[in-house]
Order: sequence, then structure tokens, then C-alpha cells
Amino acid sequence: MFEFILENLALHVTLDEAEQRLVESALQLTTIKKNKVLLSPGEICRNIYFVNKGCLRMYHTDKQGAEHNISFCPENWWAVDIASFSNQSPSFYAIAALEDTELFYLSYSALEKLYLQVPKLERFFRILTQNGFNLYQRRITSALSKTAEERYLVFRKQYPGLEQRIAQKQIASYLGITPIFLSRLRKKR
Amino acid sequence: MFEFILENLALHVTLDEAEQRLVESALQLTTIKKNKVLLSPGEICRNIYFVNKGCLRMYHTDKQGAEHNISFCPENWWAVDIASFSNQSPSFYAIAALEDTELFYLSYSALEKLYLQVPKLERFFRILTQNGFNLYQRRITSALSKTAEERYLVFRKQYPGLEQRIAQKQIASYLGITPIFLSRLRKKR
DNA sequence: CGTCTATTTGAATGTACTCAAAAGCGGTGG
DNA sequence: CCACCGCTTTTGAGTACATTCAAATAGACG
Repeated sequence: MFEFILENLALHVTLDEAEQRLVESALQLTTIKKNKVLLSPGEICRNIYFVNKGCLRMYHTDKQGAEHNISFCPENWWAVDIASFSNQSPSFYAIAALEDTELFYLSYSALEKLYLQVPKLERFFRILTQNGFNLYQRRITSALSKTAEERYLVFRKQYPGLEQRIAQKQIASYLGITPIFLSRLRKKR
Repeated sequence: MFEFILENLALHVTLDEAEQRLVESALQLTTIKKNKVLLSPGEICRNIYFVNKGCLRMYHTDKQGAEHNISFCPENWWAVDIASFSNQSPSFYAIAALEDTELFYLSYSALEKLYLQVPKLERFFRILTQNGFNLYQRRITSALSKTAEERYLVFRKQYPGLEQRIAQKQIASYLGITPIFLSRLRKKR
């Protein structure tokens, strides 16, 4: 049950048996239905989520009411509005489920407590933030210099198999194009 | 001489006199000429820079040799390839001067040492990273959903006065458009 | 002053969008 | 089980945004 999340932590830090048990006992588990909203904009992001099964999306809703997906979180991804969570301030982004999803999560205070017991985790989340930072930097360059078709191919590489699982309009929103145009792109090949 | 950088640190952490002196004595100062490259891609980013006067840019050069500016760093900005610096691994981005520039900088080991003397700085750089993370997330949404003209107006708001100081082709590269099209945009208003 | 690069302008083209309509698909209730 | 409703996806036609190529002009720097 904890295999995926422990494997994920092991990518950046080495935990001994005792530390693993501490992490396990701090984690909460929940399952949510497709389309359930976990975080609404303006709300404080109280939890950091790890997707064990299923898929989430993070998105922003603009003044015209249009939604723009900033990232997908399938299995083994972490989901959090980092600014909102770290400062316990109102969130800019929303988080919702694209499929029925099984999640581990830690509240802000649970994580603070866990940091005291397993200080290595500070390192883990620092690296996680830096990797995210880096990923987003590159996506800006990609968004500004590549055509929609090139971005679509990058998406397929970055999220293998996800294309088959989620609605095209979600992918179009992530790519910054209309679902109509994505349909035409796919027809081409 | 240290006023700007101390003010900048004060945005997120409160340092007493002794701590300020420790920071000051760790900092190195240098001036570089316009167009000087501080960091080439593939090189390890050995320093974190604070711009005291002048302006830097961070950019990526693609396979076709085209440069894409990811950010500008005028006075009071920090410049670093964060992935390269934190892991002392090869950099993806380059950093170069757009004007004659006066810089404070800290090497990786100098910063490590300084963290031991002034632990509050860990908090400062954590917040800096988070803010950058957040800024870039929003820029992706902006890049994918706004027109070139809207992005141009956002740029002018975000970097007041910078437009007068740097070449249009640098701004065009940041906006993800051709200098030719930027010229037409400006003519319109 | 001359050279080199950056910017402007015009014309033609390509990329991506809107509007509109039709077809497909999934869930719900009779 | 099927008919219907609502939502997503496809397709066509016309349009707007942004690019390329080329040539002229303006600026920067030695």
C-alpha cells in the first residue's frame, strides 16, 4: 500500500525502517470521485497530496471563466499549490480529479511535525520544489517557442498513456489551444 | 554599498547587526561589461548573483541556435540556474549581461558556510525559490492563454522602465515573438 | 566616418481561432 | 433496454494573429 510513495521518497532521500514507519503513520489515505474539487481558488491549500492511483489536474480559472490547466498529476506525482501551502495563504490555483483517485496526503501541521521526526524530508521537498521550478522554466520556453503540434508531442512523451485516459479538452487546455484545433492536429497523423 | 542587498534580504528575514556583518563579509563584488557571459550552458553554475546595478538575462539556446530569454534580472534581482547551482550539475540556461553590471555574488561553498553562520538565510532562499516557482507557473498560463500584445503589456508592468534600457529583440525573445512583430505592436499604440 | 547590427515597413504565407453545424458518447430515467 | 439529454469531438468555412522574406532606414560603436 505504501510502496509507491516510499519508492518516490527514495528517489531523493534514503530512509531507514524506523523513518519509513514514521512517514507511514503520518500519512492519511482517501479516495475521491472524478470531478471532485480538492482545492478552490482563494481557499488555503491545507494539504499536500500524493497520487497513488488516478489523476488530478491543477488549473487556473481566468476572469472570463475559462480554465487553464497548468499540470496533470497522475500516479506518483505530488499535487499542491506551493505558494498557498507554504504560507498558508489563499490559493491561485484549483485542484480537481480527472478520474476516481486514491490519494495520500499530509496537512501543513502534520508535515511540520514530520519534519521534526524525519529531517531528511526537508531535503526531499526542497528538491521537489527545485525540480518543479526547473520543469516550469522549461515549459515557458517551450510554450513561447514551439508550435502547438510540437508541444503536443512533448506532452505525449512527458505523460505516456495519459492521452488515452483523459478528455481532449483537458489536454487542449494544458497545451493552450482549443479542443477543436487539437482534434485537427490529431487527424493529421 | 550593501544597502540594496540588505534591504532585499529584509523582505523575508530579519537580520541583526552581527548577522548583517557576516553576510557583508561573505559577499563578493564585481563589475562586468555589457554582453559578458557569466554562465554558459553545460557549465556548472558556481555562483548565485545579486544585481546591484545594471541588468542580466537568463536564456536558453535551442538546437537551431535561436536564443530564448526566460527572465531579465535588473537591480535587486537574484540570478542563478537553480538546478545547476543546487546540485552543482551542468546548466541548461546561460546568463549574460545586457548592460555594464555591478554584481554581488556567493559561491556554492561560501553560501553553505554562510548558512551555518546565519541559518535564517535558508529560509530566505527557500522563499525566493517558492516565489520564483509561483511566478513561472503564472507565466506559463499567461504564455498559453494571452496574445502577444497582452503579454507585452504584462512585461511593461512587471519590469517598469526596462523597455527603455534594453534592445527590442531581447524583449521579443522574452515574449516569444519576432522583433519584427514587436515593432508592429508598438507602432499600433 | 564607415561598418555592423537592430529596427521598420510592405507583401505574402502559415498557424491557430471563431462560428456554426453535425456526429459521437455516456449517463439517466421511463 | 432503449430513448433522450447534455456534453465532447469532428468537420467546414471564413478570419485574425503572427511569421517569413526582402528591402530600406536608423543607431551604435570603434
